[in-house]
Amino acid sequence: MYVHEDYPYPLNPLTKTYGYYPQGQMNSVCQPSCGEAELMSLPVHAALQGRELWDKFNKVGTEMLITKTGRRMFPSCRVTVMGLNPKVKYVLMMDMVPFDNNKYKWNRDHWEVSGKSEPHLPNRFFIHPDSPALGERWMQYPISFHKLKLTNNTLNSKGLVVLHSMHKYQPRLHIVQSPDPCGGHSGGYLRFTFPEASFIAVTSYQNHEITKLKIDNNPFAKGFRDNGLSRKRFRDKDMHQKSVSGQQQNRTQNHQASLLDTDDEEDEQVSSSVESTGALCLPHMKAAPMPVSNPFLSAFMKSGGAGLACGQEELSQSTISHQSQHMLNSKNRDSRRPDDNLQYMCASLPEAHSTRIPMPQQQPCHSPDIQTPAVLQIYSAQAKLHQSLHLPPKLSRMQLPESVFRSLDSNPKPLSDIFNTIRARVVAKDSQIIPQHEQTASGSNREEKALIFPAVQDCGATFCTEQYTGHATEWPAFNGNTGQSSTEPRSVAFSQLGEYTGESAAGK
DNA sequence: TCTTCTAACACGTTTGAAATGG
DNA sequence: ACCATTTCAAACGTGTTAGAAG
Repeated sequence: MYVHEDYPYPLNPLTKTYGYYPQGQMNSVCQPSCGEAELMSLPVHAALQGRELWDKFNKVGTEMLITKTGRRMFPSCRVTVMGLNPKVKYVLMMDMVPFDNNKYKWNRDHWEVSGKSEPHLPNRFFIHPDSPALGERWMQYPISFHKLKLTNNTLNSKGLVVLHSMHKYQPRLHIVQSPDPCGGHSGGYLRFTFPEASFIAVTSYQNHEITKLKIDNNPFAKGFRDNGLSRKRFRDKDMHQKSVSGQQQNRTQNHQASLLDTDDEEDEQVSSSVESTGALCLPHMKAAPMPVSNPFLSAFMKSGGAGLACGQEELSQSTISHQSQHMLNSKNRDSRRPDDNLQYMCASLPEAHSTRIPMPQQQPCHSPDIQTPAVLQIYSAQAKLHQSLHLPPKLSRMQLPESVFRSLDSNPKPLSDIFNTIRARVVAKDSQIIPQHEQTASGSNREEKALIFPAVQDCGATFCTEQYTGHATEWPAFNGNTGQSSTEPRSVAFSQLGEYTGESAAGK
């Protein structure tokens, strides 16, 4: 068994978001209890950004190009996470899971099922290069996975996400809490799927409407927009081969004139798919600097603990807009497009289906006082924050700390590199923090320190455990059907193995 | 014949090193 | 000498296209 079937957590009527709520805390402020894996005790929310754009694609039927060398997604996955403990480290990953068990084909103007899906490929994760990082950092800005690449090449070793063409997938976000060697937290694992971002993987676009949407919204495809140049390029090339060199000049001029007319016609037919649906939000863009340093955290606080029914007002779109604008100005290359600003500003929190992986083995807190202040701080600050939030001034890239950019410009490094990087960080950190007696108590050998991401291991994907340190005993032992103990070291490269299939995930 | 896939292509964007100016 | 800004070329990302493969 992989894990339990994904199931949606209750819809919060206030924020209209799905999120993980600790048991019995749907209507109260979260008070993490000592001894519970902290991640499991927080009302964690994940929201997909750019919902407007996703909706546009969804209406038509989103397609994502996959190539041998890897192709980025567009729209890309940008996620905001709320409800994490600001002072605890988390690893964020994303993968693609089958949307259903069907294979599709394009039939003239619509997608139709053409049979059963092929056996699922080994699962691969795109690990956010900033991982592990503090919850504070993850909540501060939208987490961009825009450099995640999709491929159909099963032999790639560059950390690309491998998909089957003509199959439907949906993104899934994994939040893995790093074990806290001092606090005695067991870590934890949450995952969120985004059905609204589902797509069919294709090797060439089938639906022309999708192509238009991509061209209209993706800045890299500007060259193909109906400006009378790009399309003419191809036609010119074609015509050039047929034209007679002696009479070329006059004929070309006439031809270009006719082409321009043609393009004009197309312009009428294919009006830009980007609409100023967020016009109402625009006035906010001129607002004053925001008094809260962490826009998402403040949004979270204002909204009543990320959607908890605490008697707070519904998280208004304008509130989101204020926060979002900060992110817009802060960086995010996509924000150069005014269209994207609108998406951002007007984005409501989309639905995300989350799954909680229970922690069968809890450990007592060594120091409860260390565990809770950061969380309580959020809720106390929430009560104090009544004034409306203001917009920050526009910031240039140069004005912002490099750390801000890193998350948004994360490079899709090979998984081995990512793991090496994480390992280096963990090793460096552990060497400073872990008391000597704990190091020996938990086992100083690699075997016992190997499982820093057991939940993912249980997904079937295997990590190169040689590259990790951690405390195996601090991780749950909800074991998969591999028959292998979760604490048993696995020495197979992460990028090469992994038996996760949708079937196994569903327990079939 | 049809569907799916691949590689080359041109164009626009991004990036980072070098050049420039204060 | 130092720092901030500008310039520019290479790298990268994009959809299109023709043709290959099954």
